[in-house]
Amino acid sequence: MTPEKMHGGRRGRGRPQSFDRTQALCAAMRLFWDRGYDGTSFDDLIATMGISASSFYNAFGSKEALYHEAIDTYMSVAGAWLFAILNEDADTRTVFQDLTTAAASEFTRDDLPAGCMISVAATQCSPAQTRLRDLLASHRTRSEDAMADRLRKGVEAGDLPAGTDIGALAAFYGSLLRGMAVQARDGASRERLLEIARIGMQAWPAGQARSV
Amino acid sequence: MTPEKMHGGRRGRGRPQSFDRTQALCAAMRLFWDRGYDGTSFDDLIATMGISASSFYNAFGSKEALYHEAIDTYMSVAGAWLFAILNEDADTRTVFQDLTTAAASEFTRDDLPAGCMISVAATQCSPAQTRLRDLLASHRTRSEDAMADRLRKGVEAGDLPAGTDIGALAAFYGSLLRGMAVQARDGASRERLLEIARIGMQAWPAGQARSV
DNA sequence: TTTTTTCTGGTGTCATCGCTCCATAAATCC
DNA sequence: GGATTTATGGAGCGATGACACCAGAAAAAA
Repeated sequence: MTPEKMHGGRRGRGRPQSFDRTQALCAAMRLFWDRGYDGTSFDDLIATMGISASSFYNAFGSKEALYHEAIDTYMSVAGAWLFAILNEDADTRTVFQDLTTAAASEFTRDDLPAGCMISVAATQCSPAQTRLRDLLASHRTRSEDAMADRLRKGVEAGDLPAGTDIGALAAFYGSLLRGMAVQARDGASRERLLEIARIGMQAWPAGQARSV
Repeated sequence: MTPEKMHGGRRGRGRPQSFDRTQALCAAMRLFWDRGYDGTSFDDLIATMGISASSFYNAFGSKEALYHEAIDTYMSVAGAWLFAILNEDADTRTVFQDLTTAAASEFTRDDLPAGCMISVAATQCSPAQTRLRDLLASHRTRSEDAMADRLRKGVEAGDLPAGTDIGALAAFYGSLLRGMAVQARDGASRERLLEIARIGMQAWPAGQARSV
C-alpha cells in the first residue's frame, strides 16, 4: 500500500507532483461525463489533464481506477444536490418538487456537461464491461433507494397516504429524472425540463389542486 | 450503384449468398441493441451473424452502415408499436395509457433485449461519433414529435383542454419512456414498469378520478 | 553535499479494431 | 461446356487503445 499519494499533508520525501491531483481528477470527470467510459481515450485524458502517460499511470493506476474516482467525485460533488435535497427538512411533496426542479437546473448548467453522469451511463456495453455496468446500475439503485426512504418518512409523517406504493413512486421519479437527463443531453432547454418537472409533480399522490 | 443486393428477386448472375440477409441483420440488431455501437465489435458481429469478414463487408458495407440498417429495422419492426399505438383510433388519454403500458411490456420481452434500442443510445460518445449521436437524437425527437402530433389532435378533438402545453406534455411522456427504458436495462420487472406507467398517467391533464 | 525517494518525458509493446485483398468456389447466361 | 459474375474463406494491414519501462530530473532528508 502506498501512503495514499500525499493528500494535502505534503510530507512525502521525494519530488512532489507538478500538477494538482484534484484538478486533474475534475477534468477527467468532465470528460467521462461528456463522453462516457468507452468514448474517452487514454490520450484524450492525459491531454485534458495536462499530464504525461507515466504521471497518469503513477497517480491514478489505470483508466478504470480513474473512472471509479471520477464517479465518486461526481457523487460527492456534482451530484450531491440530490442527496442534499432529500435531506431537506420540508414537506415531502416540497422535497420532490425541489428535486425535480433542481434536476432541471443541474442538468442544464453552462459550467458542466449536460445531464447526469450516472443516469444513462453504461446501459449498453460490451460483456467486458459488466463490472462497470453493474457499478453504474448500483449507483442508480442507490439514488432510487434514497428517494424511497424519503417517501417512507413522508408516509410516517402523514405527508402521504398510508397505502402509498413507495417503491413504485420512487421508481417513477427515478425514471423521470433519467429521462430528463437524456433530454438534457439531446439539448433540451432548462425551461423545457422545468415543464417536464412540473407535469411530473402532477402525478403526486392524493388530491392536490391541479392545473395545466 | 449495385442493384440492391437481390431482394428476394433472386435473379442475380453470380454465386448466391449462403446466408439469409434479413436474419443476419436481425441478429446484428439484437447485438447492437444489447451492447450499443461501441460495445459491439466487428468480430462479435460476424460471429453472431455467422458470416465471414468479407461476406460481411460485401453485404453490408461497413459497421456503421450496418448500424444504420439495424436502426431502421428496429424502427420498422421492434419499435413499431409506438407509432402503431399513436395511430390508434381512440380517446387521446386511452392512447397514452396504451402507450405507457405497451412500453412496459415491450421493454421487458423475454425474446428481445431489455429496454429500447434508441432511447438511451449514444448519449455519451466520442467526438468521432457525433454523426451517430445526432442520428439517434433525431430519432428520439421524431418519436416525441409524433406524440406531440397526437396530443394536438387530442386538443382539436376536445380530449384535452385548449390551453394544454403540447410540447411540454410530449416531452414529459418522452422522458418517462426513456427513463423506463433505463430501468428495464437495469433489470426492472414488467410489473414495476407498469406501476411507473400507471403513476405517469396520473399526470394526465384536467381532473380525472385519482387514486394511489 | 550526498543520499534517497519520488516524479517525469519519451519510447516501446501487445492486443484489438475495423477493414481490405486475393485466390478460389459456386452460381447464371450464352 | 465455357464465360461471366458474384460470394466466400483466410491471411494480413494500418491505426489506435491502454499500458509498461527506463533513464534522468528534482526535491526532501541526512
